[in-house]
Amino acid sequence: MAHLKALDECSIDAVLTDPPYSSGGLTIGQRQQAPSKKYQSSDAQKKFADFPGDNRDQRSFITWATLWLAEAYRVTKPGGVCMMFTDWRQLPAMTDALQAGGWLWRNIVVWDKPTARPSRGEFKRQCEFVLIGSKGKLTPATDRCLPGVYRRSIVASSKRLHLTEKPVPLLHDLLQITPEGCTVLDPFAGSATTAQACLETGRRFIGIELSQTYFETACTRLKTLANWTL
Amino acid sequence: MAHLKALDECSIDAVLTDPPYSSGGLTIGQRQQAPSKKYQSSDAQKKFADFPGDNRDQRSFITWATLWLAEAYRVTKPGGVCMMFTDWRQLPAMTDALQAGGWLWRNIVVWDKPTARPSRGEFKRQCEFVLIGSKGKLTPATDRCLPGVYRRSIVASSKRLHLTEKPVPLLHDLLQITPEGCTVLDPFAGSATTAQACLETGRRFIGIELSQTYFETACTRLKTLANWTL
DNA sequence: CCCGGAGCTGAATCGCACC
DNA sequence: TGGTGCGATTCAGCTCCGG
Repeated sequence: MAHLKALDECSIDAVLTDPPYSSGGLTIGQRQQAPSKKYQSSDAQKKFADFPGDNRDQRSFITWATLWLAEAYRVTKPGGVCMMFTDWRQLPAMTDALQAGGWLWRNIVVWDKPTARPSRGEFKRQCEFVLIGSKGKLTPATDRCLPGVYRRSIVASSKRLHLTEKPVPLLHDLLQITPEGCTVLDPFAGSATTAQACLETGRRFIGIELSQTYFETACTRLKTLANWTL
Repeated sequence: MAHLKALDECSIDAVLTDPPYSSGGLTIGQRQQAPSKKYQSSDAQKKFADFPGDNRDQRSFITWATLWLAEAYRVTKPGGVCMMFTDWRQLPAMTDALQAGGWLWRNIVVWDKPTARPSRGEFKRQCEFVLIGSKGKLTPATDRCLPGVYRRSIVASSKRLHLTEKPVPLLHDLLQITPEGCTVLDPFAGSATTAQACLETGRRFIGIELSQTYFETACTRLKTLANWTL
């Protein structure tokens, strides 16, 4: 949050981020577990480092989300866009936080994960959602009409650097709504997937990550990409 | 609502309905327009009769939805399921109403409409959503795992009996979560699309419709289906 | 019967003119 | 000034018709 406050007003064209969902488990006890236990089957545990900000109850979660969304709003140029991942359970809370942070809520984009885990006798929970907001009237960056549903496979567990890593092609898709050469902010940079997608599509990137472990992972990853300097 | 109150407690296995969305327009005036104006391009107007319950503001809309959802909950058997259509704009309000009505919110199923209207420089608003709730722990009706996304074309305007008619194949898909031979309630029966899907898949159907015009349309439609008596 | 191209529509949205 | 109403606009996919 301190890093976010340090950024200049209206210095960013777009926000694209995947905040902690804080949504695993119906009971307080389950939510208070560390993410690496909550989101993984038991045999896969301890593969990923824990990440901060994922054990709030829903009330303080909304307040906290509103705070960083308002800061992100402040640093974004008028007409800029905000894209934020959420799962089905937190979606209503996140639309509240998005709008409370000042953003104009415009849309829900669907990420269809074909390899989601099935559950017997129920509809699969196979989607995550991307909430779209804008700072006032959206400044169109392209003449194209973009799809509202993206079918992209999740990153294979063996290739993942972060527990909830999003596929790079999906981020490419989402960046289509931003102008080329623009500056993109990710306040929850994680293992820098958004950063990679920005660099690959000719966008500038500003990232913030609280976890020292993931910050170092991100630096390592970005150093392996060719045309990039710290 | 009176018809709903007249039904016996725990007499229904599932609720499947498409209530008025009350979501067109940002201003009071636009919301007060009749649905046939609000949701149709100007040249196509006056083809469909208007339907009631689509001009509440969001606060009274949630209250009203909670009332009928609570009644629907009352008449549903424990372990029964509720499936309710909504659009992106009303989704958070409807999850509140669903849960306030007593239901356990379980999922968001996505209806992907391939022919949604595009808009330049933006993501298409190409989905509607089906909120899934259960009365307590869900009683599984099948061993199969059902998809979480359904790509189904909208009903062609020339073949539609109702402005917001849902495709019958989509309702077939959704009914897969209910046991064969069960009784399904639709408190907003419209032109009886849900009824048709129930009869075609061997479910019993109870429908309620406020609009006399649509009630008569529904009766006509159902009479043309073979194995059915009033 | 299959194929290809023309035509049309959409649970809208935007912006401007007008009270 | 602010709220309201009307008309122009968008293109992928579906329908339909003719070859």
